[in-house]
Formats: sequence, structure tokens, C-alpha cells
Amino acid sequence: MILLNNCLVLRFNLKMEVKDKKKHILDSAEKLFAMKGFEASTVREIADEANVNLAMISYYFGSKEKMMESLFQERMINTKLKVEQLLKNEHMPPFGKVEIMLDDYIKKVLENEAFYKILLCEQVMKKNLEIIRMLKELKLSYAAMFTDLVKEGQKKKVFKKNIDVLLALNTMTGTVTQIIINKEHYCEFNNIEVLQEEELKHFLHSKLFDHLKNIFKTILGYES
Amino acid sequence: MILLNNCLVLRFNLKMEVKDKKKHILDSAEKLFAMKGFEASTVREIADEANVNLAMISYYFGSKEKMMESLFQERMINTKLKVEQLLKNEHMPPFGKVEIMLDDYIKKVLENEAFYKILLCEQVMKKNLEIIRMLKELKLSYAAMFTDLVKEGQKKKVFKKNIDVLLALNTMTGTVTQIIINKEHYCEFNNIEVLQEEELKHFLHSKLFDHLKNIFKTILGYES
Amino acid sequence: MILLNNCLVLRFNLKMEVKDKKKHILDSAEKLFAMKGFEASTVREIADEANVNLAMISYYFGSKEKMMESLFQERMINTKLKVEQLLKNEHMPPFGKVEIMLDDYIKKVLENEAFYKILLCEQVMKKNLEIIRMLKELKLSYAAMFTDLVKEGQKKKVFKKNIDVLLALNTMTGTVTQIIINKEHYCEFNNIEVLQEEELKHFLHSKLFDHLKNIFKTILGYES
Amino acid sequence: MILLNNCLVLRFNLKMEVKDKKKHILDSAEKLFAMKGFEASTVREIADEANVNLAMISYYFGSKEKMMESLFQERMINTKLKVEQLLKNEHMPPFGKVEIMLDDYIKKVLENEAFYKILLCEQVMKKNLEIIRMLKELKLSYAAMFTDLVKEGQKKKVFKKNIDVLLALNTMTGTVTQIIINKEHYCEFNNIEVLQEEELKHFLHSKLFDHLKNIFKTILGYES
DNA sequence: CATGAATGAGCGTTCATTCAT
DNA sequence: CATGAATGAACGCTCATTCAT
Repeated sequence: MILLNNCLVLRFNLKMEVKDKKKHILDSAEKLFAMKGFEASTVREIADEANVNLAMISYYFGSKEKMMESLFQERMINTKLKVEQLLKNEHMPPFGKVEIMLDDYIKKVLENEAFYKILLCEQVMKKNLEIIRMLKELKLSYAAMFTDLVKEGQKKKVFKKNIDVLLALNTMTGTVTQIIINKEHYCEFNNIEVLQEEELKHFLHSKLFDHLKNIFKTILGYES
Repeated sequence: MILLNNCLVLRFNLKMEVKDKKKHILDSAEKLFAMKGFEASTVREIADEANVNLAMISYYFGSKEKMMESLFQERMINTKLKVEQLLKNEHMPPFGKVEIMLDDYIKKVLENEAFYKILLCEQVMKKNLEIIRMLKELKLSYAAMFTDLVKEGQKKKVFKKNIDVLLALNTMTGTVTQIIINKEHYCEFNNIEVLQEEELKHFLHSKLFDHLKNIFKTILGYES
Repeated sequence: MILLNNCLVLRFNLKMEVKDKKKHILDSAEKLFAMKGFEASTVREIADEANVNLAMISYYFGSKEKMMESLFQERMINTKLKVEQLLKNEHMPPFGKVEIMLDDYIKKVLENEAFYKILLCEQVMKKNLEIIRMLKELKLSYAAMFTDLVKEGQKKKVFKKNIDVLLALNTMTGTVTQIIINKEHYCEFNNIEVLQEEELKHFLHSKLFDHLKNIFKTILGYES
Repeated sequence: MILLNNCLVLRFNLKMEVKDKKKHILDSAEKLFAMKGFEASTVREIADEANVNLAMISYYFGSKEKMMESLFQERMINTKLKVEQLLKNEHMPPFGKVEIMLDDYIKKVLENEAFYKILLCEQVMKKNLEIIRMLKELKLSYAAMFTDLVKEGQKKKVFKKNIDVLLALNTMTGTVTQIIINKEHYCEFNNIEVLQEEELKHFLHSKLFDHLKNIFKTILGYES
């Protein structure tokens, strides 16, 4: 049973924990929301995709909107934990921390493309206030962390003064986001043959990491 | 009649060119699409917003989807024209052209926030194939132009070799997009009092221009 | 076309005024609400009964609840007008007016059985506040009118003192209502053969009128 | 355990006789049916109100409809028993029996407002045939009893001839029912301050009893 | 090229009921 | 006789679109 994936478990009606079932539905929802948007995805499609009964979605999450909120809550837990741990290492030099931040963010987005697409659209629409609230909180904690990091570097005289931390972060998020959106176009333009999913991620990570590291050196006035 | 705005013209049922009426509807549609997304905006709302009969929209544009396509066609004409003219000036130094490109892009997005929000979501969903086609064409022409520009700079030995033009462009579009999305958050974080709309645009333009110019210098290996 | 009834008009798609169509839908709704209750009647059934498209009901009335309110408004207009005109005749003796009131009320209920059944249930549930408001208004005007009538009779020394006008009215409405509800039972118990609808109404009216006239004489202390 | 009320017993999961549990559920159902009607009350609400598991209701009663039937059966047992005992007292004068009947009926309705509201609606809808059957049986036995009573009075020359027993009974049930429905309105109109529940019942009983006694004297041609 | 009226399809949700334990 | 989980059916309603004029 360890080898069976969720779908098979469902198909054969083997017992499944409610928590896992919820997660399974959220995965399906995430996929569809990323592909077609929240409004264009119907609960019927999500139910079909997840191989569960239509009524389950209201039963588990209360409503379509609350399912979206659950999805955000789920996906954001990991994000927050990692961010908070970053600054604690006292021995790491400031730009090392920046590199870790960049590496971490790029990896997270590449691993959760679908979610970050949804997140992007939600930020544009600003319809679900609960989600906007969660996002704002996350952004603030991110900005606060990076501000601390920048101050540390400035105190150690390795970063220049007058750094616009938010512009810097927006360049990071914006660049990664755009590459996600334009993935196919980027590959095509660079004459890259169709790679395996994992190889492609690795390739994009490498490209983005070097690119952003270079940019952040300039922004922070850091010289290696 | 010159002094009457569109609403008054409609209100008094004065004759109005069909072309203007279409434009007027597209303006309303753009506003709503940017606020709530394509799917969540109903043709009824658009008709109400534009003060026209509900059935007109199907008659003018064929369908809701085709109206969106019309909107894209409308808004992209200007984009294309300016882009193509940029390279013709033989006397301008390469980085001067880069500065113009940055300035032009930032201005265009700040002037058409609503449209660029819609564009962003459409790129994520990739639902309307005609729009995807138009967008791809635009991106390619943009990339081709910037590639030429880079080559010119490299020939003149003012830009370094091995420049990833698409990554550079994605940093430009990504950064500007993120600032648009996070406008309120950016102002709040920087303790900027609520400015007039125009003042805010000017402020953001200045910040973004300096930031991106700096980044592009690094990317292109250009030293002033 | 004069001879065609609504159904035929609808069936043959002949033109029909919107107002008539609304009325036609309300008739169908009234019938079903009286038979099965508001909650148990679905808009689909009502649409089928009225031979109109399901969506029309929301289109015309906004919602199922508002259709009910429209029904009440429609049916109550006549009621109010007649009630207010009753007292104006100066020459009629007080008990003559009482007789007219009784006659009028009995006739109205017998002519609109379905509606008065709905009304009865709505008074029990008290769910739709707008309807409760309308009903209260009607009851108050009825009570005020009868109070005036009683006072006039008392001034003319033909009615006794200390009359509970509301108890009296409740006996009137209650008795008629019960007979409507127990119509079949009443006929069966009295060994009355199945009469034509009109004959039955006439029979019940006669019985109720004599019965209530007799009761009201006692209540009012009136001697002929 | 004698001191614990039903809720506490349920809360502490103490053992409880099935019969009592059923009764407890029926009480909750009665309350909700009277407030919102049968259709509008959901089994979930009833289960919540009764603090029992949702699935229990189907297991105990079979279905929502059968629960309603159980409710009627429960509440009607008492009704029948009392009615049948009334005629047996040989020494009581006929109008004394009428007074007892009136007193008994008024008391019963005032004590079981909720149930009599449900009963009223069920008589209008005539949906549940089993309930209609039970009701018809009850009405017949009531009518038969009152017919006997009237005959007895006529034989003893204290009641007049040609009495419409059903009209008389309908006036009784109708008047009481209307007062139940219009309770608030009646108090308001008569400027009665908000009384305690018990005081109000006593007041209404007194008013109704005198009113109906007076009416029945007229109907029966009885002179004290 | 205009419009009020109309419509089929499909939406998110809720329902009473049943199942596996 | 108990229960949390699950479900098919149906609910009221809204949608983009089309029709008759």
C-alpha cells in the first residue's frame, strides 16, 4: 500500500484518512485553479479531478471560497517556517544569507508553480479578503526579515547604504514569477530541447539563481 | 459636444460613432476585468458600467471572449508601434536606447495598470488561444528588438558578452508588474503619505527607472 | 384571440403582455403554494405549471421569495380598496354594514381559497418579514374599520358596550378558514352530494353567512 | 437522575431510555416544525436542537416524514383519551359538558401551541396521507361526540333544533387557532403589557372561554 | 446596428438518506 | 441501536447568448 498513490487508493476504496483526502482535494483544486483560474474552475471539475463526490467539497471545506482559503493556509505554513529560521545562523555572512534566501525562494516557486500562479492572480483580483490578509502578513514578515538582513550587512560594512528592500524583493519575486509564466517561451527562445520536468527545474533554478545573485550584488553594493 | 464626456453623450442619446462606442465599452470592460477578473465580470456589469444595452455587447463583439480579444488588439497597437520605432535612431548610444526602453515600458504599464493586470492573469490561465498568440508575437518582437540592441552594444564593445536577453526582459517586466500589484503595500512600507494619483505614478516611475537602470547596467556589463 | 385562454396563448407563442405573463405565473405559483406550501413548491414546478422558462421567474420577480411578495401585493390590493369604501355609506344602519362585511369577507375567501390557504401558513411561519408587515397593516386597517363600525352602533344604542372587536373578527376569519380547510369533510358529514364548484361555493356562503350573522348578533348585542 | 433535565442527561451521556430519547427528538422537531414549517426544517437542525447524532433520526423514525407521523401519533393519543371520557358522566347537564369541551379544547391548544400550528399547516397542504387519515379520524370522533351531546341537549329540550354541529365546531377551532396565530397582535391591540407566558395563557383562556361560551349559547339556543 | 424579453446550460450549495464500522 | 463520513438528487439562481421586433 505504500507504493499506491492517492488515486489508486481512492479507486479501490481503500481506507483513507480524512486529512489525506482533504489534501488530495486541495491538490486537485490547486491544479485547476492554476490552469483556469478560481472562477473558471467549477467544483464539479475539482470533484471529478479528485475522484470524490461533488458534495464532499462543501462538506469538507464549507464552500468553494473557503476551500481556496484552506489551500492558502496549507501552502503557506511551510513558507513561513523556513523564512523565520533563516536569520538565526550567526556565523553565516550576510550575502550568504541572501544567497540562501534566493535559492530558497526560487526552489519553492519552481516546486509549487501551480500555487504561485494562483497566488499571482489572487493578488491582482484582491477579491477574497481572508487571502489578502494572509498574503499581506506573509509579505510583511518577508520584508522585515530582509530588512534585518540588510541592516546586518550594512553594520558589517559589506552592503551599501540606502537600499530599497521592497524594490529588491519585488525584483526577486517578479523575475521568478515571469520565468514561471514564460517557461515555454524561455525554452523555445533559447533553443532548449524539451527536457524532463526535473531537468528543466534544475536548469531554470541555475539560470535564475546566477541572474538574481548578480542583480542583488549590485543592489546591495556587495563585492565578493 | 467637445466638452461632453462619454457618459453625457450616452445619457442624452446623441449620435455617437460606433467606433467610439466600442472603445467606451472596452474601457468599462477593462476596468472590470482588472478588478474582478474575466470570468467574474459579467456582461451585464460591463453593459451597466458602459451605460449601454446588454445585447449590444454580443452584437458589437460577437461574444464576451471576442470582446476580450478586441480589448487586447486595441491596447497592443500602441505598444507595437512605439517598440518598432525605437531602434531606428542611429545616433543614439546603445544604453541610451535601453534607458528609453525602460522608461517607455514603465510609463506604459503605469498608464495602463488595469490592462497589464488583465494581461498578467491571461498569461497565467492561457485560456484564450487568440490572446496567447498575440502575446507571443509581441513578446517575440520585443525579444528580437532587445537582442538587436544588445548585439549592437556588444559590437560597439560597451556591453559584455553572453547576455541572457530574456532573463533581463523578465526582470524588467516582473519588477514593474510586482510594483503595480503591491502598490499600496510599497507605499505603506515606505511610509509614503497618500499621494495624488499622478504624483504617485511619477514617484513610482522614478524609483523603478533608477532601480532597473542600475540592474541593467550590471546585466549588460555597461559602465557609464 | 379573445376566446383563447392564457395557456393557449403561451402554447402558440402569440404575443402576450409582460404584465399578463407575470399574472399568469403568479396564478400558477398561488396554486402550487396552496397545494404544497411555499418551501415544497420548486421554481421548476411553478415554471412548468405556468408553461414558462425556469429562468423567467428570477428574471421577472428577482427570486422565489420576492415572487411570493408580489403575489401578496397583487391579491391584497383589491382587499384594501373594498374595505375602505365600506364605511362611507352614511345611510346604512350599523348591522347592515356588519352584514356587508361578513358577506364580503366570506365571498372573498371562497373566491380565493388558494390564496387564503397560503396566507394562513405564512401567518404561522412568520418567515418572510415583508409579508408579515403587509399582513399586519391589513389586519390593523380591518380592526380599525370594524372598531369604528362598532362605535357607531354603540352611539346609536343598537350595539352593546364592551365588545372585543378582535375576538369577533378572529371568529369570523377563523370560522371561514376552518370551513375552507375542512370543505370536503363538511360536505361528507352533511351527506351533501358532490356539487358543482359554483353551487358548492353558494351553499357554503349561505351557511357561513347565516351562522356568522347569528354569532355577530350575539357578540354585538344586536336585536333585529 | 430525577432532577436532571433531558439536556443534561444527553450532555453527560448517561443512559437514557430509547423511548425518552425519541420523545426528546420529537419535542425538538415539534418546535422547529411550528417555527419554520416541515419542509423548511432540516433534519440537521432537529438533530442539533435535540443534541443527538444526525443519523439517529433516520434510524429511530425511518424518515423525516415518518418522524412527523410519530409526532402526530404521540400528540393525538392524549387528545383522543380525554374526548372519549367526556360523555360518560351521566349527571352533568348538557351545557356543562359543552363548557368542559370548550375549556378542554382551549387549554389543550394553549398548552400545545406549536403542535396546533403544525396541525393547521398539515391540514392545508394535505401532503402526508397518513396524517390526513389520523386527522380525519379525530375530527369524526370529535364530531360524533358533539353530535351525541347536542342530541342529548335537544332531547332534554335545553338546546334548539337544527343545529349545524360542524359549523359550531369550526367556529370553536377557528377562533382559538386565529388567536394563537395573532397572539402578539391581539395583545398589542388591547394594550396589554408583556405578560409572563403563564399569565398570558390564563388571560387568553379566560377571554376565549367567555367568548365561545357566549357564542355556543346562541348556536345551541341555550338559555341559562 | 438596437433593444426588451427570453432561454438552455450550468453554477455553488443543501438536502434527506445511507454506508462502513 | 450509534456514528462520522459520504452521496445522489435536487435546489434556487445566474450566466452569456439569442430572438422578435
